[in-house]
Amino acid sequence: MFRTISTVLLTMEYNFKEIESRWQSQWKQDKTYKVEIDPKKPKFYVLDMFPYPSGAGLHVGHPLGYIASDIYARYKRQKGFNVLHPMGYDAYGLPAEQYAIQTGQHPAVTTEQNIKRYREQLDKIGFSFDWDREIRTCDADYYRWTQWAFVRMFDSYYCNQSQQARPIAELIDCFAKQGNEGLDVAHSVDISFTAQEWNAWNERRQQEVLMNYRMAYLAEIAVNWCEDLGTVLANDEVQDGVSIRGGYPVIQKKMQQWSLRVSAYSQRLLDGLDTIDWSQSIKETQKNWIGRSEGATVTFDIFDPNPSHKDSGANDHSVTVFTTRPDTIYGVTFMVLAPESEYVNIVATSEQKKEVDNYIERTLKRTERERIADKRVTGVFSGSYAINPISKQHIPIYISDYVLAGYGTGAIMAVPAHDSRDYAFAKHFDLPIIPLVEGADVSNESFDVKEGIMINSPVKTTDEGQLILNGLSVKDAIKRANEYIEQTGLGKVKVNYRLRDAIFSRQRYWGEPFPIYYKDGMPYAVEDADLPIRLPDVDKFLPTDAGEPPLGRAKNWTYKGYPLELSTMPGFAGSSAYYLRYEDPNNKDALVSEHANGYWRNVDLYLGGSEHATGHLIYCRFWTKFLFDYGYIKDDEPFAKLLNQGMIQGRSNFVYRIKNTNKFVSYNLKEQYDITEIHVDVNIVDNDVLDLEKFRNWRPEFARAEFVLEEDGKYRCGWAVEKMSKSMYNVVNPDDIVEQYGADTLRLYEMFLGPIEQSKPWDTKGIDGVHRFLKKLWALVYGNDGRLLINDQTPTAEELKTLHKTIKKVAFDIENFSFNTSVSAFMICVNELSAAKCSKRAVLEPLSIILAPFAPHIAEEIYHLCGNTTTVCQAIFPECNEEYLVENSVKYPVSFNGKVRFTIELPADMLPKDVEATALAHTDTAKWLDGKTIKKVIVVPKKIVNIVM
RNA sequence: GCCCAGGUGGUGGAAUGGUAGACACGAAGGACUUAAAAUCCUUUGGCCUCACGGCUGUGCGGGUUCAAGUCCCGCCCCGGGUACCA
Repeated sequence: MFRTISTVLLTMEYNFKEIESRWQSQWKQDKTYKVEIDPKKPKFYVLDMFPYPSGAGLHVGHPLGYIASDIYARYKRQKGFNVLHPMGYDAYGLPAEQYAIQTGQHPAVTTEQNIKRYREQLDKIGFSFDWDREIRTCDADYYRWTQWAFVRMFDSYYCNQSQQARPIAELIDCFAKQGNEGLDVAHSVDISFTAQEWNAWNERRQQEVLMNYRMAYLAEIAVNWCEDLGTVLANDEVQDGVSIRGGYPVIQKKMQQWSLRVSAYSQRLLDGLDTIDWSQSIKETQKNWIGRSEGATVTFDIFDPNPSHKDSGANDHSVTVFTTRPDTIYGVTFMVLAPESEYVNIVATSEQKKEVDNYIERTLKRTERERIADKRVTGVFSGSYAINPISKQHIPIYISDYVLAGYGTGAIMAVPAHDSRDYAFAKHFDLPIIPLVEGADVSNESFDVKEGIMINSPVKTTDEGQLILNGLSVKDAIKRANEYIEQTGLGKVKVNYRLRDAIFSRQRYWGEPFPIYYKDGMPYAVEDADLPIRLPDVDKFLPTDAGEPPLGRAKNWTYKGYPLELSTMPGFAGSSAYYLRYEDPNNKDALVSEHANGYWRNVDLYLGGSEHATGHLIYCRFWTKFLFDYGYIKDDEPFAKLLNQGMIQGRSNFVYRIKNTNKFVSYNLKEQYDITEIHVDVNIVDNDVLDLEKFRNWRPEFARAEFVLEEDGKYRCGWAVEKMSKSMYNVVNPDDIVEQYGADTLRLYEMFLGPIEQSKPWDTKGIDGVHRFLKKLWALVYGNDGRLLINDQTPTAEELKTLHKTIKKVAFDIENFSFNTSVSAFMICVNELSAAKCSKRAVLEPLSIILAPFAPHIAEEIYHLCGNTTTVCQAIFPECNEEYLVENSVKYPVSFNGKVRFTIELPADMLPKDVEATALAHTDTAKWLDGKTIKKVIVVPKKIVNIVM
């Protein structure tokens, strides 16, 4: 038996502490939440974004999503599903390392401590995680598979033809046979070579060329360098020119870095969005991040003023641009190159060289933030002219930082009339502006909209096949121009993506080491059999004196006598495929076995914050598609449904100190004084009333504080909704709530706060409502005298109706993730049962089952008090019996011109015409008609009567 | 600037186009108690009225409809994402 007679007799009041600790240890002992593959049952995979175990521990905002997913997981179990619901830790990360640098404590030690603390906090809330499947990204048994996946990427290229990753060996074969002629594969830079050339190259040269194609590649690229963190960052880790973590300035710097060719998957990442059930806003964000745009490349020859050997006037060089508006080719009045563009060296003339160099030096010195903040137009003339390939006009080539090196070709054809950035530049440098759309007034601003009728292209056909656009709509003109460009070989129709490859190196210690060693200066992958490459010990977590990353300090950091890579992997490495490892956490031979993945497949429901839209949620999708291409897993999307829980904000309290005194004035009197607003710890404020004694003890400087109180003798605090943070003194710890009210109350209250996807402030004062609800429920189980009230009487029709409408509502709400309204439904149910003094087993037992997902401890207790000896977690969720819900009569609101005036109660099955007759015959009807004639009477059966006059 | 969500009492929020404000919190009053806690009862959008009752009301202005918080158009405000992406 799970309970003893003595506890039952002693339990009169709702003793949540005793109930919760008893069931938590019972569940642990019984391994109630352990899950194994069971082919007889349908599977369901519910996953939370695993936490980074920070030193601050959890606050009440963190468990919000965990509670919601736990409710869903428990519900699905009761509905007969075999539910995988695991938890683990994203244990690598910068804060632990920063802390290590300051204190000398090894990040592994602090991380372990933090995990222990997280676990204690999580355990108190009663989650149904299968902890036997726990993973930590910093465990060698785990990151072995992160390294393994990296090696697979290193050994792969992306075939654009078949749209999938393939083994690099295939590409090598191909190079040996036919060179790279006509190959459509993802690559970094355009090169071309024959089989002969390939075969003649030495190994080093061949390896260099292969780097151009690998899915995981090493390249000299402009990266986001953060000096203060001493590392590079990925695009999603930088915002407004500063690092998201810490807010340190980030500059562009050319460095040799590992990157993942995420961009190869752009189109599939875009298309996949249509197959998954994610919120519209996240899909939209990803769409924008991927940034597909259709256009064309156009090649402009460079004008040679001294054509010694050619007639065309062109020298040997040309510049290729990407444009989405090829229709505006006749409005191109200049060309602009990014300062980092390789074309710069070609076009800068000797006369302009000094000025160009000055400009480039100036721009590169500025951080991205400065460049963004400064809206002034800057740029420099290169000295060269390009030849418009269609109009044959000569146009000046400028260099300006408003053109980005990383997008398109790093060069643009400028059409000031129809692009606001080009317009600003043209105005500044006094360049011509030629409108190309009928009626476009470009005297003050450009006309950027892609609509209208084209003008200003040559009217007469001078050459065969001359491009004439006049009279066409913009849309048709784009089409025509594209055709023309393709036919004449001036360029190619091309789709461009904004999505960039992910920079994968970090010059830090606390991350996964790369399974890469260097031979003859070229990187090679470690053999699978030698994985994992374990993170070595170092004497300090700082760069070496030579400026190498911390791993440069490690002793014997070699593989087969060759030096190992010194960078480590970024935070997103370990979190990109972790959901797969939960399916088979102890597998020594594979990331996940075919058997396990064949059963568990991808995640059915994923919960987490929407702030990961452009980072984690893209990388996971990329990583999954890669593994899918090789057949390691069966789904090419990781998360079938995604639910973004809103943030829980803090509700701060303020006191008002009268300036230059130690006197504090209450909120409603503060207008009479010159005051300073000061944050006060919300934990010493109850319902906005300050506990004066606790305030005096809070901080030494307030020990002798004096107060100006309100008439009722209370000190009222002001309040505001802010981010929950230590500095605002508004952090609420779930441990304190559990201590005071119990886990079931915390769970219910977090759900009761509002819709799960919405951000809302935490205000502890409302928690009494849900706690009272549990006490009321408990009062149905035990009387004041401690007598067990549960009995075997037959429920009344009303009681059954109460029960079944609650079953229906709760099931519907859970399936629609409307957890706040199901808590209301429970309250209504218990209010009705209390009014009826119903303690009947036939009602309380099913009620305990449907309540179990929300408040598992009290539900388990009641379920057992009803005589059950197995766990409520495995009980079958009851079906709603519609028969009990049938209403005999309906209250019809009777409205006149839409305004409800009175109600009449009528039999539910009364025919509409009879309802109408009854309403018209009602004594009050004449009064409201007020002599007017009836035009129409609307009767909506079981809803409403509307009399139109 | 662009994209996406949202705007309902003192507060959190509820409402398949069909009685707006469910369910809670808070507040006010009352019962029980020596007292407090706990519990229970009543009232609680605003305005008018002793009351019966009426008027009004879901950011603002229009529209569709027998009927609009809900659908459509325009605007305002708040939150989030993104930004020289050619």
